Amino acid sequence: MKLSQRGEYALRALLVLGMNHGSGVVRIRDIAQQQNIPRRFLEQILNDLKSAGFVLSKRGVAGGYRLQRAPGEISLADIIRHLEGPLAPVGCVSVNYYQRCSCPDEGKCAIRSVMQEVRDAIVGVLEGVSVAHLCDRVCDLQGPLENPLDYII
Amino acid sequence: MKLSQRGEYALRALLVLGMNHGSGVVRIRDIAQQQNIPRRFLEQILNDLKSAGFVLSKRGVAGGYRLQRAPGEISLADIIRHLEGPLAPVGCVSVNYYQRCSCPDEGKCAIRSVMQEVRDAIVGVLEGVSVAHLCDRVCDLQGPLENPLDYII
DNA sequence: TAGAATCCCGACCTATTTAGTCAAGTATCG
DNA sequence: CGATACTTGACTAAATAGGTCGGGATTCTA
Repeated sequence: MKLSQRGEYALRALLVLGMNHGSGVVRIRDIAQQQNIPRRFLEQILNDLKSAGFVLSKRGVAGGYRLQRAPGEISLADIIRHLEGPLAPVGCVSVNYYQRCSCPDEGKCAIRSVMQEVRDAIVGVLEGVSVAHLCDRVCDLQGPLENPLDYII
Repeated sequence: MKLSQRGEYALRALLVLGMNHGSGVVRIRDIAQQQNIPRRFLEQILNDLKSAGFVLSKRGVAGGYRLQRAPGEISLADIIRHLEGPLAPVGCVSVNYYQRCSCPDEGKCAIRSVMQEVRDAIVGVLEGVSVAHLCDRVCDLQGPLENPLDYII
């Protein structure tokens, strides 16, 4: 479950949108600058997140992006699954992207049984964390600041 | 931590060697046939495992491979780390392959703190399972068979 | 209603990784 | 000696990663 650069950028962007949820849209350019992400690349990523239903966009002069669903309704597992495919280390233990492997009998494959545990461990963490949780962590980690804009994501 | 084909082949090969530990060497060809792994590719992999100190080889007519250390001393974490690099989903939470990321302050990065948990979850499973454990699982999963050679790995 | 700001879309590019293949060489046993 | 195995290094095709780019479509505002 190596997270690609693309995936990390997506998480960071969604976290920015989460922190700004309720206060209108955020421009690509601002996210790119704040998070030091190549702007064109981020466009591509946000577009992808849009067609996947994670974010909404508004065009034109005062345009930008915002979360489509409430931050609490978006789990990291969902996001990463969409961007990177299976969370499981091997296809034969993936629930959402199952792919049979070449074992003669999956039910009796020792390696598979370990990978099953790995998958469960990964999913256990990522299903349990939403964008809202991420936002909470930002506040917890940085302590009480005066200005919300001071938060470093 | 997506396991590559190469990585999966390596685990399967080591499991075969684990099951045959103590009874001499096993030929590449036999492993390849039994596990349905391309023979040439497996050669490459075993060679790699050899220079990493996981296995020993014997050349010539009655040649083949065997584990270098006891099966109980080889954890899946070690194997996978050697073959695939970091177990952590991002470099900035990897203990063995740490790499700084572009966050302004890692200690206060919310995404990092989640990835830390993911890493710990993965490592927790893989450090706890050795080749010997894998062999045990093979037996557990397949029930008591008459002939050890009947075990399907 | 023009023009600036912003997102939208698809094509394109380069480097790296993945999954192998292959030929020729070296050691070992009988 | 000769058959059998491992050894070594080069090679290749396809996929993926990480971007870049040009131009089009909307929307706001003066």
